[in-house]
Amino acid sequence: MSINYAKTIPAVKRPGLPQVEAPAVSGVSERLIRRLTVSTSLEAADIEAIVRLPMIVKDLPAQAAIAREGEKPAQCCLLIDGFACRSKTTDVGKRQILSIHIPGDVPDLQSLHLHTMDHDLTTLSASRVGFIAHDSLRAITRERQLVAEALWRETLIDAAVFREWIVNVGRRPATSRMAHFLAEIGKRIEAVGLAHADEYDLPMTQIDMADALGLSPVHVNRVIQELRRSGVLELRKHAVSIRDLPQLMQLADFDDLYLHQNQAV
Amino acid sequence: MSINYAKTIPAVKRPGLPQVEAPAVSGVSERLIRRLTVSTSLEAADIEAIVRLPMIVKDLPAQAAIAREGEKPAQCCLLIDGFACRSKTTDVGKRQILSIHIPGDVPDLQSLHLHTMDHDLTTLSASRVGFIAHDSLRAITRERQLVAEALWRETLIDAAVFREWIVNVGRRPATSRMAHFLAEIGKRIEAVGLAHADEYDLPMTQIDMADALGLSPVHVNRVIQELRRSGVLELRKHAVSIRDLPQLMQLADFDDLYLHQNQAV
DNA sequence: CGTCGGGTTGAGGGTGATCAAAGTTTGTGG
DNA sequence: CCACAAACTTTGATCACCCTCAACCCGACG
Repeated sequence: MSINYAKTIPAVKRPGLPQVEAPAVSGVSERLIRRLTVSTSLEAADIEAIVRLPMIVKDLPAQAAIAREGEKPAQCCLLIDGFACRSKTTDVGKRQILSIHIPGDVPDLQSLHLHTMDHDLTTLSASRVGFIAHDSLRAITRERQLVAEALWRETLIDAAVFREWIVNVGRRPATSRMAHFLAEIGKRIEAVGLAHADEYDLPMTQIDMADALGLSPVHVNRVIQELRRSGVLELRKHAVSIRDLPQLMQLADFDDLYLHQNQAV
Repeated sequence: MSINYAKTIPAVKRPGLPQVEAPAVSGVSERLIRRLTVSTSLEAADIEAIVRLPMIVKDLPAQAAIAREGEKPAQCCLLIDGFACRSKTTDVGKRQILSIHIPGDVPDLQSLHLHTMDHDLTTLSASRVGFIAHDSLRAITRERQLVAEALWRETLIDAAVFREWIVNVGRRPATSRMAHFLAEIGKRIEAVGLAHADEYDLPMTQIDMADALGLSPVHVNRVIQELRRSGVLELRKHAVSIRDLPQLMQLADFDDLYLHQNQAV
């Protein structure tokens, strides 16, 4: 598991599908700015302040712990390339994955105001991450109102995704659960311009997916086969190919409202 | 269902158990201030600003919709007395309760920056709620840094509770799930000084609990009976009495870290 | 070439769902 | 204040979805 999957995805351009227009900013902050400006219109000074944020970039292997439950981190982590996930483990050793994170996410932004980690944060693939000190972040939120609100909103979207995840795990049958999961990741990957919703790489094993969906690995395998047989999707290695997106969406009972990607007003 | 359960709970004082010291503030804002000062130390000017927040107080019956999925509310709602819950319903009509809210909560605080409701917010019991316009809230967050951070933190704790809820629904067996649910509500009720963690009123039917736990009502009933038989708790009408708190906690695999009630530093 | 992690397949079992109906409260209207 | 209706709880029976266990396969990699 030493390949950085995210890096191998080209910034595909295909006609007829939504393309995200990146602001005129380069460097590692680009992903963060692109993300924040999706929902909030920042001023030039805001963007400059973000670019000036001191950041330590590191390359991590797959399955690396970025933060562990009980720790009190002094920085947040911007996922620049690669995938990560948050998880908790019960006393009987069952793991539950809480969320999947893609480039542009700040998966531990909550640690800015919640000082003790209540879950683990781990890379799924080899990843490039940028660490930003809490002090710097707190400073920017105090000086730049719009940045503060944009970051706050990011944590709120985070929570909205958790809510839908609860519904998925609590009330949908296995096949629908898997469909919803794949639809969500696709939608989010497309929103940041990484790939298309119906064709993307997902560096997770079936065991990981089981932990994300609250299922057993064996059953995940059977669900995938069923989806393959019915022509809804391919899912080999770590490549997801949705063959029948409408049917997937219907199976999934998917409504992207909860992702709050179209923040009108 | 016209009885306001919350109102019937006296501010019990029992020796040997933690008591929350309320700040010297009265009126409907008291609950909010008490809540915010649990985790953040606010300045006098902050508290004054909160007290001065224009608020429209309303009494609602049980099962009243405060906000519905798809709506774009222009205010947030402070729960002054009574219980509420947030929920989503799948296309096949299965309801999943996402969270339970008690006096002092602002269950739709996320609407301040996420303009469209992605779920429903409903009263569980007859309740008194205070509506605060988004404009007023936005103004206070721009003028009072500490208030902004305290409110942001509240939404982060909200998310932390969602995360644990995912674990509960995704990875714990039914009995453990119920135990965890009752432990959490107890802990939170105790934290705001409403009642004790082992003796409180919970205005939910077994059907509601089933929707909260991702179980069927029939199975919820059987789980409750099992917990009764084993002497862990009583649960009659809407009164929860934990008889063996340690055993409940162990059954629940409960660790209150995720509630972030002891915000050291 | 052997090991290891992950995917696949089969068999059997259990937790919890569904269906149905009978009790029991609760609430309402006469 | 009683009577009735509605909502909730309880019980029983049956069923299915999904879990567990176990074995085997496959490709990657040392």
